[in-house]
Amino acid sequence: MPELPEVEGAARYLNAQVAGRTLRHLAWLHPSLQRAAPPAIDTLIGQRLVRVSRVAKWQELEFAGGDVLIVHFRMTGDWAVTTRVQPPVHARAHFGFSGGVHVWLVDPRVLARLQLRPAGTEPSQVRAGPDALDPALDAATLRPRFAARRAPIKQVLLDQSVIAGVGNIYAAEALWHARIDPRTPAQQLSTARVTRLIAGIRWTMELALADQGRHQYRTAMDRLAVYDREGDPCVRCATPIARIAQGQRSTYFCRRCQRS
DNA sequence: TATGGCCTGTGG
DNA sequence: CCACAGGCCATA
Repeated sequence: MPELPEVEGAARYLNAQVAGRTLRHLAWLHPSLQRAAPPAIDTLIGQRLVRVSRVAKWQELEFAGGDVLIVHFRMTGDWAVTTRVQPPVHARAHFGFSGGVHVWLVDPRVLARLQLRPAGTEPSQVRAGPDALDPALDAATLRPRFAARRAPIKQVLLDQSVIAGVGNIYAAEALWHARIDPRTPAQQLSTARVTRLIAGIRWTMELALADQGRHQYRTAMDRLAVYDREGDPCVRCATPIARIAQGQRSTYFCRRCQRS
């Protein structure tokens, strides 16, 4: 599920449901997480959760004692908040909070990662590029970051050190909006096209963010223009959507109205 | 740049 | 059975 909008939605959801409550119980429900999780995490028990925020595709759960639990959902992570003690399907970690509120890390593939940043520790230098939703992001910021990159723009967009938050689905969607061929070498993009690309990224992210009300969990796939739509007519020009592999990942695009 | 690994689930 | 999955890292 998680690219920037889903992670942002998850963080807001957790913040709204759980901030202000005190952590009472903590349990890993899968052996892989026991291996991957920090050993000193019991220090969090008894601490009040102050806030949940997003940094790139990470979430930071800040506790009153200054400890920060950092969570990355990877491919299939999500939060479920319940008042029942029954774990949902694929629950991999359990956080019991005051007031009988239970938070579950739900993650079928168990790829999510958690780490503890103890109080007083400096944030490790995340080599994340500018956030895709940063209002200050413009071509003057982004184009130089493309300058040395001969790789296709689609793959460069997935590099979190270039721009943070874009994933496989929204990279394709943004390029479709910007009418840019995903195979175009990143360094070839003019300032004008980078500006269009940023507009496409914003459009895509904002649309997905608007779906993040937690009535249904996930972003509505039927609102996507190209992703997973191989063979469907392009909604702009009716050309069948193509699917290619780039860097071992699927890219969907319109061969007619997306140009190099 | 490509490959494999992490893990499990789903759909053809 | 196989291919593939909204991420990312380590390795040749």
